[in-house]
Amino acid sequence: MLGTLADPQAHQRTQQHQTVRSGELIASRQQASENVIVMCSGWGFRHLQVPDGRKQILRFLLPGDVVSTDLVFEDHFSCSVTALTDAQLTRLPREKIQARIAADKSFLMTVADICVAEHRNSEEMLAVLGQRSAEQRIAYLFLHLMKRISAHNVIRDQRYRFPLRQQHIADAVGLTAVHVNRVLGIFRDRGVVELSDGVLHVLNAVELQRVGSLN
Amino acid sequence: MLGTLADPQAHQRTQQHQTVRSGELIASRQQASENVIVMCSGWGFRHLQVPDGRKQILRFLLPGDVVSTDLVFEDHFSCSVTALTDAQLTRLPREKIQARIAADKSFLMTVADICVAEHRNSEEMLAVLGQRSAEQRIAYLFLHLMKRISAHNVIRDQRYRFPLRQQHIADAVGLTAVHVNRVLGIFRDRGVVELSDGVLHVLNAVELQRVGSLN
DNA sequence: CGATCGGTTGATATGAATCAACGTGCGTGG
DNA sequence: CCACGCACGTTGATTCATATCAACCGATCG
Repeated sequence: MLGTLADPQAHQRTQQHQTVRSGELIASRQQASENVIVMCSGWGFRHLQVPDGRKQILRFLLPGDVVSTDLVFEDHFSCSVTALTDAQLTRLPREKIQARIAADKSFLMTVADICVAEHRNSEEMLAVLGQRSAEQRIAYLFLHLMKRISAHNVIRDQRYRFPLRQQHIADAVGLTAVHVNRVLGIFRDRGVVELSDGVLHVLNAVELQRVGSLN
Repeated sequence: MLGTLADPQAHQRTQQHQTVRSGELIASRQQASENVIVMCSGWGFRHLQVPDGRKQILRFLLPGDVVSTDLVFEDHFSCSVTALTDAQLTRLPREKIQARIAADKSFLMTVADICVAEHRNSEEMLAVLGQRSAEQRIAYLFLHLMKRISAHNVIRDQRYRFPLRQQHIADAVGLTAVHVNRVLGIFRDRGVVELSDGVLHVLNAVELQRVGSLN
């Protein structure tokens, strides 16, 4: 559904591709751009730097995701974006997107749905960061990403491709990497989930849901 | 700028007003509505309930603010809304707003700007909740609201009308009311800000900025 | 082969939560 | 008019969750 923004045929037509390596900065806050960028392959994340060198990861980006939805309406990035794995990007001129929005009401609704969904995700995450414990935060993040991964990939054997390092989890849920490590240890001991080697293996989905769900 | 969504003349034309009392629930999550609601007077807040009875305040609503921007594009509330003070609301049929969006490109941009600004606020708040200490969180909230209040009102003498209870601050920044109380005491002792009687009195704006700013 | 990165573990420190008690002002009902 | 309850703020004592500091390990890579 997110991928609808990108016209797949554009790949062949105009070679608007760009490759970035794992860890590379894709865009930085305040940077201007007249293109909307879409993740073609690989993962990335949006983040905000805070003064003391720490950072908050705002959203992980999966293949098909719009790197910065703000850029549909604004001409500069509101946050920085970094590649989590090696990745490929496509650029779509904002002008063309705006023209299509003006021409096609249903396309406007597609864009609006993406923005609304992202905003809702952010607001749920606010509740998670503001009100929930370390275990609950991490479980929530897992469930959230599992849902998004499942939308693209068939999941076999309760194993999810999951390229995050413990430090990324820490930066996303507002904990230290050391504490994330301990919580992952607890999950492993309790037989809830195991994360290793870039694979998230869900052993007890019910329990994970119980801990991490907001409902 | 936010008020532009509401046509001021609509007040006289059709009596679409509604009055709510302080503490009253304006809307609850999942509730359907074919109207977009705007705060005419008084304050409110959007919030998400979490299972254990706690809640996360997502955004305070000032006069002129759209109660739920989602409702421009969707037909149900994504969060609950409660009146913080006595307040008056106006309802605008979503159909009319959508029609005006379709007809008037600049109006679409106005709506988009509101949504983008709110999303950016949420993302900044994520960084605040994830990465910053109690003092920093509260200072950030004060600065954020001071900016929004200043957009509507002339501020004299560094005093801001500020109808929040300590519990509201706690629910917004993810702390307990007791701890908020202690931090406010520290701010008072240090001569940074004083909050009492519904008035926020800024004694040392520079220091407040230093503590609360994300930059 | 050494250096670096990611993960793991232990000891200790600290910020915020929790529990509890108390004061004060206010509205309401007797 | 008084008495009571209630909401809100305040303060102290204690506990608890998470951070911090530090050391170490194994794998990978140049």
